[in-house]
Amino acid sequence: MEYNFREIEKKWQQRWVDNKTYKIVEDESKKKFYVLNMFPYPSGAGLHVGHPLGYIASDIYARYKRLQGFNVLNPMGYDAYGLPAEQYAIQTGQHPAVTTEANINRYREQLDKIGFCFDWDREVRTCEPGYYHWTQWAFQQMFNSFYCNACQKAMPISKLEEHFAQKGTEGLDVACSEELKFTAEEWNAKSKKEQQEILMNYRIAYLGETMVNWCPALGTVLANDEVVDGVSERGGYPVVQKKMRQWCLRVSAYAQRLLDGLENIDWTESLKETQKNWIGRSEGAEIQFKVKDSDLEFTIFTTRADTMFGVTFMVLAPESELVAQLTTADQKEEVKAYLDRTKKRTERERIADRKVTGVFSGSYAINPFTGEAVPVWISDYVLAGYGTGAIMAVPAHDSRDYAFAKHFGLPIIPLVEGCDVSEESFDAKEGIVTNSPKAGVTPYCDLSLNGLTIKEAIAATKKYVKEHNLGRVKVNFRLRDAIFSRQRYWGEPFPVYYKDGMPYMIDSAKLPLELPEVSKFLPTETGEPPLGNATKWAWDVQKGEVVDNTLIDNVNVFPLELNTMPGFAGSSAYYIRYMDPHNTEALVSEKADNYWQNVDLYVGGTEHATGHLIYSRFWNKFLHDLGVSVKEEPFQKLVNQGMIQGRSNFVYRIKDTNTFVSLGLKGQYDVTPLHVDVNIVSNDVLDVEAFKAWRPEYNNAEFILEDGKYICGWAVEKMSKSMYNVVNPDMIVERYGADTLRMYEMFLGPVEQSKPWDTNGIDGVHRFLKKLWGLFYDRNDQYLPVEGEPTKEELKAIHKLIKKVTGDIETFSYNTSISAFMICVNELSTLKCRNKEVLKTLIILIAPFAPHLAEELWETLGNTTSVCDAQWPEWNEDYLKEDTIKYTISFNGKARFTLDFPADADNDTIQAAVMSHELSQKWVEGKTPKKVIIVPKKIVNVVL
RNA sequence: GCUCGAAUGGUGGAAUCGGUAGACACGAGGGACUUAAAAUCCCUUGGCCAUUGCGGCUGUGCGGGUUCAAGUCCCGCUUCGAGUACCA
Repeated sequence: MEYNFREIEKKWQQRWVDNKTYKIVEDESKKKFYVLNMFPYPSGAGLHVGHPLGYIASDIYARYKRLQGFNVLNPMGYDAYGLPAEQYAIQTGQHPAVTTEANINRYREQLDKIGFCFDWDREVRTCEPGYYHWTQWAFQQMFNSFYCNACQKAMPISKLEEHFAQKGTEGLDVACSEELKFTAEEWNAKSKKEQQEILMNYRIAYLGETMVNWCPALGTVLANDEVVDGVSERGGYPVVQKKMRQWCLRVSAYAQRLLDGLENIDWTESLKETQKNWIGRSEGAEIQFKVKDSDLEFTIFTTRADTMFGVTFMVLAPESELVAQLTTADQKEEVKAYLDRTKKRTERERIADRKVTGVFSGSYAINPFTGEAVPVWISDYVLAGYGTGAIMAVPAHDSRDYAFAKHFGLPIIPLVEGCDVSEESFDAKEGIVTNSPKAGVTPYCDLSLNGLTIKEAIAATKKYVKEHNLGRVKVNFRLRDAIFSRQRYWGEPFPVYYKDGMPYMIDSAKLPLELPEVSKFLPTETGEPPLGNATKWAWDVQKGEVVDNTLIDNVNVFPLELNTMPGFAGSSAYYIRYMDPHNTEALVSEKADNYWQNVDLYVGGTEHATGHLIYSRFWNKFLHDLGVSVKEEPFQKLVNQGMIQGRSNFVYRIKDTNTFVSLGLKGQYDVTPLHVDVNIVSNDVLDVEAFKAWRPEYNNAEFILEDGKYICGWAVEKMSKSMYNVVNPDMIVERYGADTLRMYEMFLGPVEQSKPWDTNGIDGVHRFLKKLWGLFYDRNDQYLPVEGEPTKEELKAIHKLIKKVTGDIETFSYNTSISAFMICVNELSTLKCRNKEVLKTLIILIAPFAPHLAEELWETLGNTTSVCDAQWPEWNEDYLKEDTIKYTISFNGKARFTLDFPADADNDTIQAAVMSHELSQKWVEGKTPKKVIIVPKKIVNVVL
């Protein structure tokens, strides 16, 4: 009987559905294991061969854990909201829900063919009301919370109101947009609306007037991680800075915890590093500078407090509020002109031409350490959003200040012994400080830093600043609050209505607030977001339901929010929802959350390092503070699967002809390389007939062959339609079967590594599965396995495999595991192994990799239950013991020959045997060995 | 610019603690079976020299070093990839 993979795979996929083999329920008697893939956005193009890579890797792990007796949760769902469906809707009028549904069905069909052990009863879709109910709910919880810095935890906003009513802002240590100061009396005297406005300054989900990344082409704002090189990540349209009132999440409040949490999770160092950089903690000092001839003073942030004596000017960000205050009448015109110019420049232009620009404000600031007055400049190299939007410039030790000083002819004072600042600044934080005034020389300051290392000087200066009340020690983070509004249709609506210009949450019992129908998906004529087109989009507070806009009276019926939530809203807590996906009372029941805890193994691409993986960690920490999630970190171990790149093939057309020349001969002609569909090329050999049929213009093409073949050139490029290098998993499944696809994708190399897709080696894997089949059926359809005692060799072969595969799966070294399978099957086949026990073990071992084939053969062995419910075998070291061990004998480190010794031979015996061996004489040549090193079971090295 | 990672045959990739490279697979070459093809099986396959023998030399991006022993550790480069980018 042939290995008929088509029939076998169809049969078992159906059985798994019929028997609900992969349905998982909480079971307190079993240990849990939670495996998760980053859920896909169902795009119109369907899955290509790169998508399943991570799914296969995690599927193998999930199946393996199940065989080890764990209760394994391995769910799948769809990140269904997103821009492409909306843009498609704008172009075609097709409702995004319709296209999304169609795409999901296509994905599902493709996924089902690969034989995953997903529990589809737990599927989630972010665009379904039953799901986004809890996205909206979480948002409301954030709105009703503030972040207490002192206790490092989110707290109900009512606590803050109590505090204000009793003590005002006194003794307050909370996260906020802006430091406010007021007394209890002042608070209590404020109107409800004024109080609400103040509370907005503290809420974790807040409406803020902030500079946002506005993308005019997309008509929406974007989060920092959605902007790459000054253009939108999707579409590549220019992005400009604009001040807008938007919903924001106070992610920055969690910066320290997001950083600390990295210590306790099992992620790769590089990913942790990326997150650390993104969070960007920097310790420094805030120092106050007085303005000369004025009562004004302002604060700067610096990490180099030691360079106070090298300050030669100050710089303000153009957007800083200080600009207006510090600009003198004389300079007004010039400053205004400068501001106008900078405003017009997009982010991209600022990055592209990094010209030094700036303007003098007219004011001078007093250095609190020296009493010296230094000019205050305005320049766009200082960012308004970081620190205080103002800096002290030390051109000798900061390259940006240096460039500015050189350009405008400002003085440069070096402060490090022996540094040369004639050509460039000395930015390194190493060396000995010099040039600071001797103690007591200036009337302002008795601090001398000379002779200290920079590190010591920083510490000394900070201490001095604190003691003399010149400022304070401060930690700044680069991590910004997340902008949470999008001017789009296809996203979660905010459960928010507006009364008197202030936002209010709709009653949480009335959630979900469903996305309304609209006549068109574009912004309205007045520039409102697409939801502005909805005619039934008002909230009746009395009835607690959505009503017609015409009923808005601002007494009982109010307008609803027109923005929707961004893509990361729905993907931030989906892993929790899988634990209890049908719960209508809560995001997750306490029972389910306690059982599943958090994700033990998360598999997905690195592209989410600074987006999803930050947001969901933040979101989970917030839910943890609420008591909803027992674990603070959502993803215990994370594995990044590499990207599968495309491998394009080329044919070479001789110029102005319809003749194509093979790769090796193309040097003799003047040729144009053309992409050719990789699906009509095999091992770089072109299927000439298929090529002729591919395009009408090639019908009568002619070929110059080498050795009777047309060899194509190749290159690694992105997998895309235009390069004809997209390989679709369905085609591979059709041709070789799902088990071959699964094993081949793993055999390609380490899971974490990016690599081009290349079908060249797939035959080898397919051949292996056929050989495995051959252990059960010979060519005459004779069934081979028989009962009996396994031989010593058989036991050794199989136990070697158990040990290797068990170790490899734990470390995701699937490629070497598969090699081990190939070796083992070859050994068993050479041994003519027919022993049922041995073959049974082999089938269990291969089950995670090739589940269909394993089930089929498992059944032939007389089993009536699924191989999924078998038990993973353990190896016995006794079977692996060797009687004799081969030692490599070296002289002065050069391997010369090998000798066999009994496994229990001691070092003295070995040494004596080596020294007296006739082959040794040639290398010893009468010398006395200085030393003999014996590495157990491996090497004897004689040092002469 | 900064941070992190990588570099091994014609190709994808092995090599756990430093232990004497190239597992496994593809491709290529040769052979068996076959009228023939497909399928299957066997042999060879890093380079150079010798192949009338045993074998010898060399070899993990480059240059140094540590060690009895280095693909692996240390120092200095080169190239490629990823992240980030005026973060004071």
